[in-house]
Amino acid sequence: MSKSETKVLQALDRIGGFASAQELHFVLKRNQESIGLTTVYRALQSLVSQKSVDLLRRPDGEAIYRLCGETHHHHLVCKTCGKTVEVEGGAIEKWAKKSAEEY
Amino acid sequence: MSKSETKVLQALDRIGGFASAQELHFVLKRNQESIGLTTVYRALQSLVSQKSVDLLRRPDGEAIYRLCGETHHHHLVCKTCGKTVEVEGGAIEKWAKKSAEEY
DNA sequence: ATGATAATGACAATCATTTCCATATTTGCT
DNA sequence: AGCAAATATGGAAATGATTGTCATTATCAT
Repeated sequence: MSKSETKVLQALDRIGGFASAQELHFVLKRNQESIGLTTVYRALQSLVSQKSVDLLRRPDGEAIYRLCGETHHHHLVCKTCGKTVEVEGGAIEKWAKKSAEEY
Repeated sequence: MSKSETKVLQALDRIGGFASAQELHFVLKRNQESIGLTTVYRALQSLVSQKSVDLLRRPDGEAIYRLCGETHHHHLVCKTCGKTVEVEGGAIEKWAKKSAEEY
């Protein structure tokens, strides 16, 4: 775990939700952390491949990141109409797992 | 419905699946259709806002498009682990609708 | 045919992300 | 500690998709 990866993780933790690479870079700079944008991108790549961070996309295609693990839950998304439902509850979890196995 | 929108729709129909704007432009050019890349982008924007075409994203963030309507169905996507299940069957449709109303 | 309006397309601009490369830092070994 | 190899860093330039600009062109009602 490189120094920059640690900084990026801390920043993501402080933010608590999603953030783009550019936003993370801005936040880190503001907090006296000296870090280059290139390094932020590299750290994020690494963290994503280690599964410490999730990579999603904003509607405009920009990559956004968040810590993963604790807030793991499922969504029901219609890719055509865009409607999204956040799913909670053990019943659904089980059903999702069963479906995932089937398909 | 402009001439270019028609061409783009036909190209999407011929392709049958997903295609990026650049791919559509390439295909149209190859089929003697004279059309500019800018126009392809504009036609796609318009078609998406008319709900004639879906906009999704490749893993790398590139926008991809497909005809919508007939193949309308739902997916169960875990935004954390990325696992996706294509959902079919009336029971799920009803459940999704009910859930969508609740949340 | 004429003028208003929308459509088109070449080109430039934008913006996130990646590549390059030179420098700095860490690591492993003696 | 001290040195060399390996790795990490970051600024600048490159890349690539997408959007803005603007002059030209097609459309269409009068």
